[in-house]
Amino acid sequence: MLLARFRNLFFLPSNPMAQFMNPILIETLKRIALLGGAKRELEISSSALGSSLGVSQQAASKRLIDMEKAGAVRRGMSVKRQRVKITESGIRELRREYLEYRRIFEDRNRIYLSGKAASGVGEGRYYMSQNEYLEQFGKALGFEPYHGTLNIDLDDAEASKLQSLDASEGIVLRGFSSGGRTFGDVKCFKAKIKGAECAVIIPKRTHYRHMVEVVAAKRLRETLGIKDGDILELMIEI
Amino acid sequence: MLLARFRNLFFLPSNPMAQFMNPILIETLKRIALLGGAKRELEISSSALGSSLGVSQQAASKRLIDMEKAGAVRRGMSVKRQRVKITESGIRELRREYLEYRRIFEDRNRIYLSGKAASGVGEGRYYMSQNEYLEQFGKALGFEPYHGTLNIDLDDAEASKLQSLDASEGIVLRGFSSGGRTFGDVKCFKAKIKGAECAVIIPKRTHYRHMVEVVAAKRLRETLGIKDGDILELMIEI
DNA sequence: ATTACTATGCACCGAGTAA
DNA sequence: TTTACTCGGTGCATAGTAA
Repeated sequence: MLLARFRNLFFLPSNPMAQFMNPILIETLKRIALLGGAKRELEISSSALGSSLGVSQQAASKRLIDMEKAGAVRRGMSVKRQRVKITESGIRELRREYLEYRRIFEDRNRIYLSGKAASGVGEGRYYMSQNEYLEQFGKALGFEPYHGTLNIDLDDAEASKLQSLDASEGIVLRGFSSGGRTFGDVKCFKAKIKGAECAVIIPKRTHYRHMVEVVAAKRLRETLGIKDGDILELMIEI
Repeated sequence: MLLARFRNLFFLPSNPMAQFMNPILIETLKRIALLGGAKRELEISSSALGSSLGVSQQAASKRLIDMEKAGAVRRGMSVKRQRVKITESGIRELRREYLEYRRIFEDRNRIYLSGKAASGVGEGRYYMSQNEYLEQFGKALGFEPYHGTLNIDLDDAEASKLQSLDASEGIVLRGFSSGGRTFGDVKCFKAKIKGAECAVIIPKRTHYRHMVEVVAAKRLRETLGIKDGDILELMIEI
């Protein structure tokens, strides 16, 4: 599936180097940073770098060449010595990596989702037209939601993150009966999208799907200038 | 150089899995953690994982098998579904990685060195037998140093970290003349070794070498139970 | 639909070596 | 001593396919 590769590039527009930076080069870049090459020109032989990485001098030399081609480091070569410094672009790469690890260990109550803004009427929108839900929602979340929802379409891997919502109760809007129809409990989670406060709503008895529905006080499509197909980053608090 | 590999293992005794966890598997483990597999059993198909990693279903499947062999994940296989959870050992691996990145971005005023306790009389020890240095040292560092120094032997890569000390003035002990001999300025840096306060001393006009000399209020070899050849982790504040 | 085998090809590695 | 080339081996990748 070559498409997957393209999609990944698409998801990381601020990272033009990614296509050349594989995990091996990232590891090498990290090592150089740990040796001090992030802040200043580091004088290091390829054999010293190699032994620090647990690889040969030749392999370290090759990696330095590849990283230079990828724009992650700059080198000053003198006759018998090289000085290595990580570029701005290389630092960005490392920071991106760092932030991912930080999410794992520090943002344990948050889920970060990435998906496409999509049209289509979901159940959530229907629920948010019921006054009984709306009143509970206003009390619990502190704002009255706009009557529509923003749908976000997820691929399989992103959708699997929704499993984390199982463990958390979230904010429950109690079900009720009205006009002979029964409405079940609905789960809400506080969320943010491009910094804007919003909430994710999910029928409590449901299996996970590829769509999340987001509500906010104002019409997000307008306030944030969202068009169908835009890639959105959503942060959910669990 | 196969030796390099062994040395690395030696430097990381708390990481018995490292020999099987290459950068590719670490990357995969990180992705699984980001999808939620660190906290709970994650239900994810190998093709979804693959597309999230930008590799094929087959490659993702292989990586899962390899990680399971390495003890980094545990899997529950049902007929058409697998559930993946990162083991304690896998979490440790990720945390080790995380801490390295944190050092890069958060500990910008610290250097972490790893080396071997060594015998031998260095210049530092000689300097620390001069009262003029000792008095200045006591005022600046807040403790009177024990009359000996602990030497730490560094390999090439670790020694290159000492270049960071160039940029920083450190704590300068002024030179003087005594008995017809001239003593130059000496640089000190606050440091810690196994939690104990100490200091690194370096002649100001010197090129970097493979040895650092550490002084402390008490004899570190005794208080910390250090023998020649022990691997020591030293943290220097710059 | 899954997972994961086999076969084949590419990329990375280390040894040897040139400059 | 350095860096970095070529070359041959190996390990990881994907395609095809079985179960």
